[in-house]
Amino acid sequence: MARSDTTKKVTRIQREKINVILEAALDIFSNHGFRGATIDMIAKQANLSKSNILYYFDSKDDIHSVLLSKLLDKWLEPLKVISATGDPVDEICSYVEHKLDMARIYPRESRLFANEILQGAPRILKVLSGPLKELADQKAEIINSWVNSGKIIPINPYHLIFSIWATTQHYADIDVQIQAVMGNKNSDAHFADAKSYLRLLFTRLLEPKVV
Amino acid sequence: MARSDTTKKVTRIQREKINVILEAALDIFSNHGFRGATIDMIAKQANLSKSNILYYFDSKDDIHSVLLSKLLDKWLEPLKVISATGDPVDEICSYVEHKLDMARIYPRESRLFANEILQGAPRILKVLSGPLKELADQKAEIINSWVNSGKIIPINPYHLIFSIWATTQHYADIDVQIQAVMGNKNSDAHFADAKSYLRLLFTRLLEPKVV
DNA sequence: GCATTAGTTGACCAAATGATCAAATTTTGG
DNA sequence: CCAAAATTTGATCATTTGGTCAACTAATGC
Repeated sequence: MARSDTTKKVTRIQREKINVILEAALDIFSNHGFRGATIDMIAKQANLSKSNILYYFDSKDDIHSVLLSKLLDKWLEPLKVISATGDPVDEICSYVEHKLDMARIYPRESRLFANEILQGAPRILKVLSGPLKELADQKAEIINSWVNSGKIIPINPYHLIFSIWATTQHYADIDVQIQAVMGNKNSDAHFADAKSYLRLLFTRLLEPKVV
Repeated sequence: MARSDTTKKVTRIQREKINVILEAALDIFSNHGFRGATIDMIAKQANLSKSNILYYFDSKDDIHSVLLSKLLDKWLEPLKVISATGDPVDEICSYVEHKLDMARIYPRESRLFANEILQGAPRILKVLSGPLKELADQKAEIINSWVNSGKIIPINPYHLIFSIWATTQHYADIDVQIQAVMGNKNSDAHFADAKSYLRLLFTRLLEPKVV
């Protein structure tokens, strides 16, 4: 970032404008992808001049990087919450619910993430194979311990995690597809339906006994 | 398309070059998205000059459109196969398997589709809300009839279809993420694991009795 | 109130990119 | 073999776009 990168103090205007720019950029990047977005589009969305944008950020890449790094923390958080001491099915289901909520509340972040992944994750590969992998490994171990104690059926924990990511992100990423196929029912209703569907899906998958 | 659009006969060279171009374009578009792809990149991949590409196609848009329309037929096909007369769980599971195979065999097409959907499906919205919706409605009716006759548990058929799309496409779209988290196990092995995991997932979901 | 710092802007630049075109070359059919 | 048709290409163009810069304005702190 151009301003506020070192130890210099951040003014009120800097704080405000940077937020406005990031907000606008999130709109644009999430809807058009990195290459499809232009600084002019972001400027228009933010009601600022292009030059002004480039006063606060060094480059288009810079804006995108800041958005991604802010996103990653938020994105990894729900997985962290899974605890070995809780009831397995409850833990998984509340993770699913948490993830689905994020898709509903943060669709732009979700699409930003999906776009990045689709392009081969050039900018966040390190995080994926570093912190995310560690976290996934750690949670996989917990899931395995549940399997071993017979609390849930035998299952590949990584594929379980993948299927949770896939199903929950789906609702944010491809809203168009859902609207096209299911009609223009209000979006919240879709999410409510999705929530109960997914709870059923993962409960029936995991429960050792009939549900 | 520039050539071969009306009733004029298609020469051997046209047939060959058009194929070469489409093949190269699929590589480029699927990896970079529409905006991220350039005609020069396609030309280089195809070992042709940019001008030559534009001799066979009117524009970059033109190439993309042709790819998308070729893709859509292929993409809708597996869903068509679901038959009301078969065993419900078998029918669904073989649909899942078919879809997963497509993600494995046609990852480029899969990413092309995902990219288009992520951008809001500007070029294929008509197909989504037309033929795809009709097909989905038709299959939803079959699933509902299975529910009503007690052959599978009560379930929202659209969400079932979505979760199949989501889980199977996942493996093609975000190969990077999977490689990052699961390590560099050979890709076919991942797909084999995925296949048995998904069969378990949807069997346990649907079966009225314990599995 | 005034000097210094921060913020804003429009003009401008260079590179990338989609597309055109006329000239040159190759292929085809008789 | 040759004329017509098809193909190929390099030069060129207009537009878009990321980014710079110097001039100008507004805010801040003493």
